[in-house]
Amino acid sequence: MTVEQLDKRSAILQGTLELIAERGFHDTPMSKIAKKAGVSAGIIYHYFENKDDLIHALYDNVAGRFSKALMIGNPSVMPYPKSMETIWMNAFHYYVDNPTEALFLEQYKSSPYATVTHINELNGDKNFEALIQMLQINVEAGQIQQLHPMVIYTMTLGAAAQIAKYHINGILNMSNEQLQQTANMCALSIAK
Amino acid sequence: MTVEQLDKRSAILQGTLELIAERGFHDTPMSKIAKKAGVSAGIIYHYFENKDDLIHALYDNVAGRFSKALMIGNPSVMPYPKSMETIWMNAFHYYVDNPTEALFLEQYKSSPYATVTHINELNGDKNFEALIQMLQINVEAGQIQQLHPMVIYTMTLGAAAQIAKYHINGILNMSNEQLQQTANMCALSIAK
DNA sequence: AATATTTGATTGAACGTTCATTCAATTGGG
DNA sequence: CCCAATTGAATGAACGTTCAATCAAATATT
Repeated sequence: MTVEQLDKRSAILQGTLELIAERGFHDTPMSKIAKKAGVSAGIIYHYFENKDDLIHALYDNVAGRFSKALMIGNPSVMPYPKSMETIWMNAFHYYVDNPTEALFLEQYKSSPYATVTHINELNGDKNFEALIQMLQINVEAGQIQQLHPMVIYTMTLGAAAQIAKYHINGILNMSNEQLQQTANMCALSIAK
Repeated sequence: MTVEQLDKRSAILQGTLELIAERGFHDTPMSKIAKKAGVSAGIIYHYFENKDDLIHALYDNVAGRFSKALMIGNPSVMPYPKSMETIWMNAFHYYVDNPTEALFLEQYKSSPYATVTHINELNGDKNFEALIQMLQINVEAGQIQQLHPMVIYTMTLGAAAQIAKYHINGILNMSNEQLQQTANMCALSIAK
């Protein structure tokens, strides 16, 4: 694939992302995607099988960038709870710094697009796997309670994502200190 | 409004609820709503101004039932953390026992339908107000940390909702004991 | 009591528009 | 000159909404 092709494909993904974040799944037609991306309507079907395929590809794309952002600063080597606080902050900042991605991810995950099988494909994501592995090591080392990874995820990064969304919407405006305190609370809430 | 009318209005709301839970906002046309509800297409516009009005009315309806369910067992009079554990369990069970409502609420809240102004209208809900008031009293009594109500909500009931969704999808299957433990963890995570 | 009138609920066909998708025609780099 | 990339008009289905016509029940008139 040439650079121009990647650019065009990316432009389509980006246009879809922005429209869904702004208007939702129910109001994001292919015609508007084409206009937003600055391409013709037909070319979308050169890069994607159909609309569903495009949306699933967009999710994989954004979720990959998010999981990569989680591991910034190499939290794997930090002691607990510093490791979790770092990941918590990474999640929060990714959402606040990328509100379009944040709104899309949340909509996707709570919609019927996110079938159980498709979500589980993320288990192939290497950054997500690194996170799960880190949690498992902390559980075995007795620093985290024996809990299902999804419960751990919910009580920590799920909360970070939700609070970030309130920030984006202007409902909440926490200082750095308050954020650090909340990250610490979430990290400690699952500690032994 | 006669009983038959209320029945018809309710049937429309129920049909919309089920379709959105099953197929999402992007795949819930008025024609299918009418078929599901067993009414003609035209009559929907007798009870609701348009599709958006119908969806907002549905949210108010379901959110009202959810907030009512939260206060089952009169947790307001319980000592902390028992009160929060009770509300946590109420939230969890409402979602698990009403998966259709759960899927709809989550989709709505992360979609552009949920404008900040419309969500805030829930502050008129008397059960939701009772919950906020209870939290405030606990904060003033020094049992809960000084946190924004939305942060408290996220770390407790937000987690309950998310974990319930994993249950509905079969990703998670926690015992009653594990649930009680998790409810306790959430309640203590915001305690002083 | 019988009949006429009014009312509002309800229907479903019809409207104009927009949708996702296709494809014949065009373009431009190798 | 070729072939893949790209265009945008065309397609038929589906969309949200409207509305003239029907219906049943309540109310008024005789």
